[in-house]
Amino acid sequence: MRTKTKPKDPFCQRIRELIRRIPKGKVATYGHIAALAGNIGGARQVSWVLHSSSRKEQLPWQRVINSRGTISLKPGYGYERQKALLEKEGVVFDIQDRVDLRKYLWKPVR
DNA sequence: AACCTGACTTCGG
DNA sequence: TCCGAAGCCAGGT
Repeated sequence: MRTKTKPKDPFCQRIRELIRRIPKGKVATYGHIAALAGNIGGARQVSWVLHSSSRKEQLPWQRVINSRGTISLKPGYGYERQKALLEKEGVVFDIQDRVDLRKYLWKPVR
């Protein structure tokens, strides 16, 4: 793996843009991003783009979490790293390691 | 071309 | 509300 998803793909570009627009202290879900990028149901695809672009493009991938409001990464594989980054931005995790999406979910204007 | 895998989502029990 | 199974999309092998 680790191969880069086609950087030419409109989806990739759109997704990367959306993620860049996520303000500090806010988060978005994969499904949300996918839908905004015009690819409803392509939540999994969003993860691929992040995997391939986050490192090169230095995207705020930490602001993208799953619909449950939790981090999907496994402990030892980025989980702690992402949590730390978010907490540093002001995002609060409850006792169950969940984020209050009602409060932190990014609602793009337009 | 076929099958596998993944930082997901949703539905049913 | 939690858990398991099915459904989804695209890239990798």
